[in-house]
Amino acid sequence: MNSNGESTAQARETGTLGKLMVLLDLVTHADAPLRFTDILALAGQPRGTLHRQLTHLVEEGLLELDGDGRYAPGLRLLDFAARSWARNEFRLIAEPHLRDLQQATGETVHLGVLRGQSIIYLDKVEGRQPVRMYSQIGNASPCYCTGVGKAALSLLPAESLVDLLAGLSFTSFTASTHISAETLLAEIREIADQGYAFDREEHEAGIRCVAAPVWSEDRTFMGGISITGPAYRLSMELLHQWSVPVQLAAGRIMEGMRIRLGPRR
Amino acid sequence: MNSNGESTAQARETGTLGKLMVLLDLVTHADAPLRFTDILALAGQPRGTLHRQLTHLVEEGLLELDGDGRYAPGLRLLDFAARSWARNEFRLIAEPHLRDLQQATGETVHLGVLRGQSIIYLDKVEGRQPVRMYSQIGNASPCYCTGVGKAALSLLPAESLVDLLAGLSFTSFTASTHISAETLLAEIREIADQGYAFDREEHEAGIRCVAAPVWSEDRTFMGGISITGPAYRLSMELLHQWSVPVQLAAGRIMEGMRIRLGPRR
DNA sequence: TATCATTGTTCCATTATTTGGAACTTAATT
DNA sequence: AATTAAGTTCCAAATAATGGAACAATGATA
Repeated sequence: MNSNGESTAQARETGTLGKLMVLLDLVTHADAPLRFTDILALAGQPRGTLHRQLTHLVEEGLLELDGDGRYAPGLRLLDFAARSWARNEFRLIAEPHLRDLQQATGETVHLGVLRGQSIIYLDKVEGRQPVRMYSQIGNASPCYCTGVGKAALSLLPAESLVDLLAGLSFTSFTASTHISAETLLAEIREIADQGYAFDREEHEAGIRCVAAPVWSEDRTFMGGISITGPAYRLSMELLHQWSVPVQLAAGRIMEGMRIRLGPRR
Repeated sequence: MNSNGESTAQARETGTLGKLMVLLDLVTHADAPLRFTDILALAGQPRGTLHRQLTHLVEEGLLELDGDGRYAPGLRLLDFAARSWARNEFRLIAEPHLRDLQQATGETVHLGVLRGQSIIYLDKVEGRQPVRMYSQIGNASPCYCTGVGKAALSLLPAESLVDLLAGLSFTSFTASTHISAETLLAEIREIADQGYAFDREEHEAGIRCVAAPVWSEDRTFMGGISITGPAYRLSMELLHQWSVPVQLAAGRIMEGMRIRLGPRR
């Protein structure tokens, strides 16, 4: 249902809103538009209830109902997201430094933030080829098998980290994906010590990265930046060398935030 | 508050969800993160009520609350949008044709869809410069002063069109922006006859475009594609010539939809 | 074409959630 | 320290959501 094997859904108790968000998650995570009956089976709710809920979501533009009675994510979500992205302070401050890093290495640079158990990518800077927008931006990826994710986890206080790891369900994307909290925890402690993380083809075979953690002082944003590329071009030795520029860029981003947002944060 | 002078908000009666969406609109349309008291003034609700509503929105990740007590759009919106965009059938089918059109003309090509009184841009294909993602995609623009918007309006049945125009409030972005329903209606009738529309620097001074309408058979998508560029490079004569390739591309997109989605739609 | 099965929609008494005023806590200001 | 403003919690009353069942529309089958 979700290419990442992860869901953003969390059965929180937010009353009416919470129930509706579960539905929205259901439809947006599906691979294709869903029929009423499909959703009925997935949601396990009385028909009348479900029908009214879907109607409300459609009326608000969060879902769309086509001529064949299939529900798809609504375009109003795009408008919300465009605004959310355009004014995100963290991203705005980071952007020039991501570009510099891309220029210096010639490889793709990412910026991601931890939200729940997922990393949400806020920006991506590639080389020449025109970026397919949204290709990566906005995507939620697992935190336990991405460089940015592990870098972000290394920022958590011990207790929160253990709690988060306890709630993870591991999917083995490649042969080197972590599949237990123990080995992951060990690596995260190491990352916390050295200040940078690798992705050794753990999410996608043939793809490696080096990442460094970045955070805002109020801990609203805990994430990382990474340099990503094909394993044949990025030897582990090269990635070790690049751990320096990534960390430097991360430092400059955090300095930028202090200047721009004031010392209070 | 909104750079377009437009709002996507519509005071529908969707109970609890509707009220929460008004709040979400408020925060996402603001130019900067808002404090509790700011929202209190704007929303005009009792403090207790507002507080709980905001808490729910934050718990669901639709809003975020930073260390200074300021509310900003939540990043979960990005995840939703990324999914909404990645699988949008209309966009997927249109994409190769947009590229062709961009190649043929060398100018920027847009795909937009009518939603309420706004055009939501689904895609944008530019020339060499790496696209700043979300730069245009997802943005909601007024329908009455954009090429895509007027092309989309030309698809509406007479009655719906009149209703929609009656509800518009016109903002004079440039000297040539339509500021009355009468002149706009006249032009839209003309557009419906000839099958293509111009934007004669009506939204932004110095920017012109030619657009052609595109729609799905079930009328779920009523929008258009356009070629846009600076007035000094795009003479009205050239735009008249380009009305042919835009219409051809529009035709191919619609043909593609019929093939891909089956004859039933 | 008539019949049956499936899918989707509406209704309304019951149940649960939201509401909003006020009391309360905390932070900022004089 | 006193005062004001900002943010949070509480609970009886008002409102909205629920879910079972009846109803309608669609589509498949004989």
